[in-house]
Amino acid sequence: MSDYIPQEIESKWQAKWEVDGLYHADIDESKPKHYALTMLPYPSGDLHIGHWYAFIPSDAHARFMRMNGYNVMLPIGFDAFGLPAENAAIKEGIHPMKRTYENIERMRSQLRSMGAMWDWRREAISSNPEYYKWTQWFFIQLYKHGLAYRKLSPVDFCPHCNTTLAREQVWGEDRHCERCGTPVIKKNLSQWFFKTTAYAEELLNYEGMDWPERVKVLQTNWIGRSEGALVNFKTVPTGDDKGGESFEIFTTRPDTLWGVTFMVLSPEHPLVDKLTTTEHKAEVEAYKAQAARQSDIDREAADKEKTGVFTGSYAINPVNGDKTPIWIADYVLMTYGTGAIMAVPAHDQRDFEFARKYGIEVRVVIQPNDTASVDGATMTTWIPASGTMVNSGPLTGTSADEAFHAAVIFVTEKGFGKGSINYKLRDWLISRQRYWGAPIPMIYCEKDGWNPVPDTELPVLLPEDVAWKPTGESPLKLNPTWKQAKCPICGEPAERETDTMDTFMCSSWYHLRYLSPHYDKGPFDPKEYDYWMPVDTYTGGIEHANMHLIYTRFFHKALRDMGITEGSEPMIQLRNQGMVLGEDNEKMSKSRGNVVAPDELVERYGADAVRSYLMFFARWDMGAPWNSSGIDGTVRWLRRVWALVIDPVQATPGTCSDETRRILRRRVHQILKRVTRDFKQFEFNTIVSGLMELLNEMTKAREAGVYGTPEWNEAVDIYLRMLAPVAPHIAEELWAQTGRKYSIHNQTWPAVDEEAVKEGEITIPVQINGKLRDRVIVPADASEENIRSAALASETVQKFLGGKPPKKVIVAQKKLVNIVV
RNA sequence: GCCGGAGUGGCGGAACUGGCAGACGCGCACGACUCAAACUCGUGUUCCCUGACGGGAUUGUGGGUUCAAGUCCCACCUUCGGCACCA
Repeated sequence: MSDYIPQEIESKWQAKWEVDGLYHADIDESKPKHYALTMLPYPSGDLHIGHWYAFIPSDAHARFMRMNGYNVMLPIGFDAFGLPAENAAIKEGIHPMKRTYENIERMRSQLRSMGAMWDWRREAISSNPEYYKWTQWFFIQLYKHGLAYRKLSPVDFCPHCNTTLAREQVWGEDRHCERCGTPVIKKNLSQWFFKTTAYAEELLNYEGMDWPERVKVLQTNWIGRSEGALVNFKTVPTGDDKGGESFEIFTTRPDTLWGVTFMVLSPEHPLVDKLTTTEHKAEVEAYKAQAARQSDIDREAADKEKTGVFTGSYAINPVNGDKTPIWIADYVLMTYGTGAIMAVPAHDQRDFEFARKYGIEVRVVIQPNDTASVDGATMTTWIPASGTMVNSGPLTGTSADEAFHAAVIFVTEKGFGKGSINYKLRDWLISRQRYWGAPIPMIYCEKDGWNPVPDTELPVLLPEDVAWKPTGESPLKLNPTWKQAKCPICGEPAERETDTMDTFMCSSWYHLRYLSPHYDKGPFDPKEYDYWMPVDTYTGGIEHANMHLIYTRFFHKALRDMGITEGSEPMIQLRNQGMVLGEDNEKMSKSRGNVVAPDELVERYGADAVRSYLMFFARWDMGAPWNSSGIDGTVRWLRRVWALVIDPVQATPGTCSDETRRILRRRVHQILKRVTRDFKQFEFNTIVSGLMELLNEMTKAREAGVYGTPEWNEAVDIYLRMLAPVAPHIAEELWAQTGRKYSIHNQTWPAVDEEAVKEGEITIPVQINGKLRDRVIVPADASEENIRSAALASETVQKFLGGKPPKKVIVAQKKLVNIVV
């Protein structure tokens, strides 16, 4: 018998699979298709263990689907534009393009060492002109359909990455850059946006999507839908003749309209100057200046004491004609709702704090049902929603729940308001002042304004001869000639947009480019689209829930409405892996020195062992800390599999009992059933433990002389098929060495023989008062009555009963007997 | 503060209709092989009491439902992620 030397068999089979094109996925109408996709990697340098952890189980699942008769496509590519590769390039003084393509080359060979079933012919690289031509084309389509627009606004800017960021890329309480952790600052810039908000409502609909509940919850929270009303307030003329203006507020509590005692505008609200009286001008100006100076971090800290100043003006509450003072305060944000609120201090914490601080009236309009009546003048805390309406005109006496709708109807009928829905979701800012991205294909002309680059001139190529180090302005701007262009309308000299696109734009449609990565008549070949789309199984990290996964859904819906794609969703099933932590239970990082290098592991143990261990050592969706001695277990297991299958020592066919053979067959089919179920459920750890368990059983059975029997041969056959998706190389080698026909990866998944699964005799645990006291063995077809008497006949039970009859005997589903005494 | 996930042996984890808690593996202990070690193989391994037979306790904590709870319900604690002056 030869030894198991993974390094030899792995490279041998990888080469053969490659030559044979074993994993090529082509349109085949005779088979059901399965488009399996994993989130594409950044070519930022080395492949790390996290990549393996994401890719390997995805590959195993795709292989399982293949063996189940599906025509499976598993593509791979690179999200090659973007900051990580660019920053690394800057650090080392190498051109980002050179650096990126070197990284890709390196990662390709690392990826190949995994032995995954990728169809490399479909490789797509987002920084290739043949790719980004269509990224630009999509931008233009969005622009033409009114879904891309340019706007001057205060935007988030990372001073370290030297670029603006989308709202989704600003994280945490301190509002830091998602990439580098630096707190962002606000800049007033003209930038390109995609109208993601146009799809806010539809994005909340997850119908027909087999996505993890937690991802849906994250997206729902992020989109942040709130139902309420818009109400128009007119201002009162003052001594300064500042009347006659009006402004709209958004409220989620129109039922409390009668409890309004003041109004608050955001300091940036456009009406502030108009409404400020001469008397209050100095104070208001000072407050505005202070608010503008403060960083968002200070300003948005929730625990900060509320501050504000009075403008001198008043608004009329349209429901009751009350004159209410208008204040400005920085707790009202210009970026949400209308930048103006009605303040109901009795029923809102922030308004309450503010009113008490500045001595403004507090008026109760909801009395809780279960406590004594509350007085606005003396109450010490605000009162949340439920109760009975008081002092509320026509709403008085109704419950707060009914009052919400009654109030909306009331303001609508009176003509000063209407029901309205607000979302926290913002439009997607896609301009980046960086070099290494797809240039935004727009041209500005003094006369004709912004116009798209004509399709015939796409792609707008990224210039190679440019100082690509970031300065806060796009490096493309600094190139003397690149930005010069002709206006597509009048033909006069004009200027190109010099910003590049957010790389999330590239990754919003890469699943479409995989369909036909070199197709040049469109972003994808419609024939391929019709066969493969939508993506059936998508795997990747949950950290993209509010970024990539929202963007790509938006993108697909926008394309659908332009007639480019079909269906509402690009990805039917989503599964997330967890994170592999370092052995010290911390996130892996070079600075902590706890990084696990997959290349070394592969070299030492072989890819199959690394694959098996990554599937085995934790629940896939949870992740866990790495344990370097744990991998020894999977190595031992594979060696034992090897020995069991091809070591003919002790081969003594025919000397074992029928019962031994029957038991072996039963165990094989029982575990096959479990493994099949676990594959469907992405529970990879129990797939491997099931295989280990069966190996133990087969080892015992072989010792009992079952070697060479039909049951043994079937066991080996099924075992190798089950092993194939997990450890494809050793499975292929053993398949070949036992004289079976190449390739195991073209075999079908074995079918469970339900008859074989059934037990002949079953062991029934017997409890007395819920405590396990004995076990009885009965035939599997024993009736409940038989089981009951068998249990009562047990000596142990008799001892416990002491001659007395039991109070109650429960026979539970032929699984257990519980005797109550 | 709000939303979501997770708490099971020394460790990773299993238990998929409420029905034998601890599968499988790591680690550890002992034994076999060896001059020796490693490898490999075998046995044992939740904790406590006991020489053993046995017995008791046990799934973050406290209550509840049930013949029966890791699993269901209520309250809480810890921890990880997300959101957060969002009107």
